This record gives sequence, structure tokens and C-alpha cells, in this order.
Amino acid sequence: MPADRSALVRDLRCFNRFYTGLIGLLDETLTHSAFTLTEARVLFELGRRPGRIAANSGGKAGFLARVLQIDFEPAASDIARDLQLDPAYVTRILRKFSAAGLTETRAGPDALRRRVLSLTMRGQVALAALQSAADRDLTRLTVDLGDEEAAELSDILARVRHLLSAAPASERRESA
Amino acid sequence: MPADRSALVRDLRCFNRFYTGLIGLLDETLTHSAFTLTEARVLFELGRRPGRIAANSGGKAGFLARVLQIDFEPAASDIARDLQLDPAYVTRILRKFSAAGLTETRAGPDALRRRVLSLTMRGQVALAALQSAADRDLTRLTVDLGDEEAAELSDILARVRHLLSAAPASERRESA
DNA sequence: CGCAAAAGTTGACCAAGTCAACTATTTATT
DNA sequence: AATAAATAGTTGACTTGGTCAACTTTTGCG
Repeated sequence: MPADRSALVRDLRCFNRFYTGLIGLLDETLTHSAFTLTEARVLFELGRRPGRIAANSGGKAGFLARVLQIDFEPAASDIARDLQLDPAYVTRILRKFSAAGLTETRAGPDALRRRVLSLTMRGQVALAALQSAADRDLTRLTVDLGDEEAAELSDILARVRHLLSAAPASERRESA
Repeated sequence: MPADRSALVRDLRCFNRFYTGLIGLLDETLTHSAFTLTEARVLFELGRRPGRIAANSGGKAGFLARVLQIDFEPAASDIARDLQLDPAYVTRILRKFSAAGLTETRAGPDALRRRVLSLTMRGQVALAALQSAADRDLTRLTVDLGDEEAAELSDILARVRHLLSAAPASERRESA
């Protein structure tokens, strides 16, 4: 049986406090942009998806996607699920994006009701601006680190992620 | 000059995404309590302060606090500053706590306007309940870890904290 | 077909958080 | 001592980010 975990729990709580503050700090930059934090997250998520190859687009890639029944581009429901957002809210955000000319929606390849999203040029530009702002913050945060320290940080961040990614999804199963 | 930091930045961004999701997960428990996330944070902050020894309380401890001009207990402004909250908002939260009998406020030892906060018994009970819920989540999150892994995690969390705590405060100085 | 589930949308609603103005207390200036 | 300026706190009005419930349309399935 595992030994006493109270020390680890305490350390995690401490780290949580620390990192919450840090995130708050980093979020400030995003908050001062034209976007809400959540909007920014949605934009990031849209950019993070491959999304370039649409199954209903022409060319070999589109053909491949059609044949393999793979849909590379996310629908609103995907965003809502991954980011744990209310579908209604996602709809509104997406409408705002669309009105600003940042995104395009078109019917998915295999289903009409599944409307597939992609960033327009403007959307990609907006995202790039946001990303570079975020990158600047992160860079500034780590500017004092030596090269070895930087490498070490990369390593242990991955390690933390690995150690903590055991159970994260298995916690909200309660529907009979 | 420091080498290219883009790899580290990428890893940090990745970790951020991961940890944001994790925090969201953990926050759920707190959200389902009688408190708002922010209220919970305030409650935690109140509990985290020494706060037991009031400078205007009787006994040797109170006397000591008076003599040393030390105020162990936090005022609303301290909470607002540390948690980066709007003073108005803090006032309301504190009023709610007070109405629920969780906190007491009395004039500070060295200044009337500085009203000093402390948890009542009920407040400490409420906090304890909240903490045990949070602890349960954290324990569950790490239950699959072996003893060495647990120790390792503690270590590298502290290390991350240390590596990242270089600049955090020096970023918001812009008032001439 | 006919029913159930999924994707998305709409409108009504709420509560968390913000802003600006104000009082009261304290400190600094001359 | 008088006055100005800063600090702590409070109040009311307001904004808005986010939620809820109901509904439409599309798709899957027996």
C-alpha cells in the first residue's frame, strides 16, 4: 500500500497557489487584447487543430480525407467538449469570430448538421498576434535562466505532466 | 547571450494548457461547494495567515504583538492585494462571510480604519471542509504514483516553482 | 416510417466582477 | 495647527461573461 501522501498533497497545493498566480499574470496580456480569455482559448484551439486539410476540399488531401473518413477540422461541438464550454456560449463566440471575419464555417463532409470550422487569413493573423504576445510573456518569464536551467525546466515540465496525467479523465463518470 | 528559447516556450505553453485543464478539474469540486472559486480563495487565504494571535487580544501573545507593532492578522486590503481582487468585491465577500458567521472583523491594533480579519470557529470548520475536499481530489490525482514517483514529484514541483519565480512581480510597474 | 440522439441556435436570465463616487481615518507638509 | 494627500473601506449602478431551458434541424437506427 502507498505510504502517506500528505506531504505531496501539501506540495501540490502550494504549487497550485503559485501557478494560479502565474497564470493570472500571463492571462493579463490576453485579457487586454480584443478577446476574452475564453475567446482566446477558442482561437488557440482552432489554430492548434490541423484544420488545413478539409475532407471536402479538392486535391489529393481532400480525397484522402474523404476516403479515410477522417475529418481533420473541428466542429463547434469539438471545441465545446475539449474546452469544457457551454455549446450556447461557443455558438456566440463563433458568431462573433465569424462577424469579425476570423473564421469560416461550412457543412462537414459527412454530415450537414456538423458544421466545420476553419480560420480565415485574418483569423490566422489574429491568432499569430495573440501567440506572439503570449510568447513574449513566457520568454520574459524565463529570460534569466541559464541554458542548462532552461533545458532542465523543459524536462521536468514534461515529467510533471506525465506524472499527473494518470487519472485526469476518469473523474467525471457518474451517469448511470 | 542565452540561446534560443523557443523550445522552452513551446513546452511552457503546452504545460500551461495541461495545467489549466487540471485546475479546471480540481476547481469543480470547489465550485460545487457553497462558495465561489474566488470566495474559496479568500477563505483559504484567511486560513493561511497566522491570524491566531491578535495584537489587540489579551494575554501574552497579544501583548507581544502590541509591543512589537506587529499585526499578524490580515486586513481586507491585504487579501485584495495578494489575490489581485477588487476591494469592492472583497468587501462584499467579507460581508457574506460575516453574515454567515465565518469571519470576524475588528479594528486593527494600530489603526482604526484598518479592520483586521479572523476566522471564527465556524469559519475554520468551513475551511477545513473545503480543504479536505481539495485534498481528496489531489490525493486521488496522485494515488497511482509509487512512493519514489511521489517524492520525485514533490521535488520537481519545488524546482519548477524555483525556476519560474524569478521575475513574477517585476512585470507590472508602469506608473511613473 | 418513426423515434431517439446529436449539433446547433435562440432568448431569457444570473451572478461574478468592475467602476466611480464617497466617507472616514491616517500621514505628510508647511 | 491647518490643510493636503494618501489609505482603508463601503455603496450603488452597471457590464458582461457565462448558464439554462426550450426549440429546430439533421442524422442514425430498429
